[in-house]
Amino acid sequence: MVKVGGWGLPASKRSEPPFFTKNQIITVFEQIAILLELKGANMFRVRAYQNASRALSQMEKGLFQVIKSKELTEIKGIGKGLSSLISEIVLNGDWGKLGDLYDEVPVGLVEMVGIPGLGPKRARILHEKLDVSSIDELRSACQKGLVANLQGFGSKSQDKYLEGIELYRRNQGRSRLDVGLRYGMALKSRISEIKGVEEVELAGSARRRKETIGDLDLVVSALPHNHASVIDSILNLPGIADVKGSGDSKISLILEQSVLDSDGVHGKLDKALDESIVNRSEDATIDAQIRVVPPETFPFTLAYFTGSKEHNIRMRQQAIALGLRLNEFGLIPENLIGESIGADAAKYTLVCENEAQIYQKLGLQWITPELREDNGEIEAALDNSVPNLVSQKMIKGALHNHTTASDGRNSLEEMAAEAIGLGWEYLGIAEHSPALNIGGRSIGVDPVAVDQQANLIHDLNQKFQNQGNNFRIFHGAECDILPDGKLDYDRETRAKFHHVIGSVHAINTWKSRDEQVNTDAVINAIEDPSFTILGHPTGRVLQVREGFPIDMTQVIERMGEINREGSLKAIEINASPYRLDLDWRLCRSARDHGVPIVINPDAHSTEGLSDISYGVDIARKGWLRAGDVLNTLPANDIDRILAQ
DNA sequence: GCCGTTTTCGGCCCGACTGTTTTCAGTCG
Repeated sequence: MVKVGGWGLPASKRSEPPFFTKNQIITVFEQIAILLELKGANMFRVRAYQNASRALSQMEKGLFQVIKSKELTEIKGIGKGLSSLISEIVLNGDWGKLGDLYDEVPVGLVEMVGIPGLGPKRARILHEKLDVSSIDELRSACQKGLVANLQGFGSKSQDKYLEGIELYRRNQGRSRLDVGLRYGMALKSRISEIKGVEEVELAGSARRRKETIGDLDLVVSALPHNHASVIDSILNLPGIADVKGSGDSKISLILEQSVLDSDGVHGKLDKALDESIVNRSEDATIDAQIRVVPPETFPFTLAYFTGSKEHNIRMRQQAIALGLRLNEFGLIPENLIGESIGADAAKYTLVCENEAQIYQKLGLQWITPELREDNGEIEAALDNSVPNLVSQKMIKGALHNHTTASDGRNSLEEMAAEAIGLGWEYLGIAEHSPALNIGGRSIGVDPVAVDQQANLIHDLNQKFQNQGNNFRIFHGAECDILPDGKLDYDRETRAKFHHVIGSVHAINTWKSRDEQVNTDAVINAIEDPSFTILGHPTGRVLQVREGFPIDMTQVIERMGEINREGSLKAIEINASPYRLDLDWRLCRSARDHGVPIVINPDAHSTEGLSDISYGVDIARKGWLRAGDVLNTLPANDIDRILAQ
């Protein structure tokens, strides 16, 4: 779904190049593609803007630098035309004719294509024939029966649009990974109990563990003579708000919250997650696509609907190069396929019992779903160099967690017990520092309470040792990086901690400032000898706010420099599912610059410790191996490193 | 609009489902 907030060309805040950033151009190109579609432009031209936008977002180098060194056209997807346009935008602040497009297409049309079943072509016809330019006007036209009378439309279309407008209101767009997974696992569990179902797997962006999930994809394996009854059973599951479509092999559903109402399926409830689901409006929905296929087709369909789209395109191109055709039904030699298409052609497919065999037959190493974004994984798989990625069982502890001493909900003892239960060797406590105010009240720990907590931790560690338990607690602080780049607490207090996690919290101050001012302030904080880990580095909160302006490249480069001089400056993947920063690109950048990464749950409760799994998923998306992640090290090593 | 190259222009991933029309275009993923 398209968000129309922030629609339009941005204005530059700068008086010299670069006038616009890579991200601004990425956003505008996505919007241009939509506008061109609504204008009825050539679809391949539309795709060119989409491709260019994606190419820019996958580019690791700085855009300004690439333009200056005239390397722009070397990027696949950016040719002569778009490269000169991009240069003009960045160097002269001139968007060329793109502004006209925004003027020509009413923004209401952009919203209209968010209605299920209504795309750009028909939105355009409605605009031209009925002068409909917004969702409200469309509703009114439908209610008057005007739409049904149009050539090519009918009463079913009209009814579908009215229903779609209501569903559009209920659809809250993308869901956070944790929320989406919860719906997905609930649906998977219900489907797995249906008689005749051999196997069911979550696919799509949930399986790829994207930070947010648009809709759910599930693939179901059943013997052909059971398909009809399985589909019928799925359609009759509780928790379905609407059936958007259903055929012999494919069902499109809209799920409502009540799909989660089942007993004991999901194990222990995470309180924070429950609250975030409650925060969705009561009639919020999430879409689900389900495919039912015979067992021999299952691996192909699973791979196909796990995507991503970009990964699939590369896979099919790889198949074509080998004289094969890859689709959701099989991997079929071009010379056997003849006139047959789709499911019919599947009888000629090479047999693959699982996804790995599909990749193998394409001359590729198996690629774990988290990497399937066409970010270089195909090249690595061809080369047999897909790395052995970090996994949750490699994690031996975490360093950023809170207790009731600041704003956590559980005591130190309870948090430690939970960590031991997870099989960890250590738990790092890092309470807030006094500068952090929420609602006018400091929730940080004053220096006296720091000493008290130190004593408590010392006693607990002594107790673990006496019990012959190697588990230990590290006493750290989540110390505010103040707007001037100094760290909260005085030097003497900071010296008492095993580790100091520096975090930016006064977000409004930082958001309104210049990028370089923020960057310099964070670098200044990092250079303090007591500083060990940069906490939630980008400051973003998923679906709530973007991070503050900062050039993380400079920050990471500086951290790498300091590390080469023998210090430890690490950077955190904040695993809390409402943050999940760094993204994969920053993970790679940190790794490449010799900056260790710590996956921290930032737990505020015992349940929150399990959030580390989301951080591990992000680390995997960033191609991190065990050696890149600090908290895969055993407790003794962490102790030694922090003591340096 | 990009790409590749047979360097001047054709092809650009592919299939299910729906509704309207009666053979196909639009939408979606």
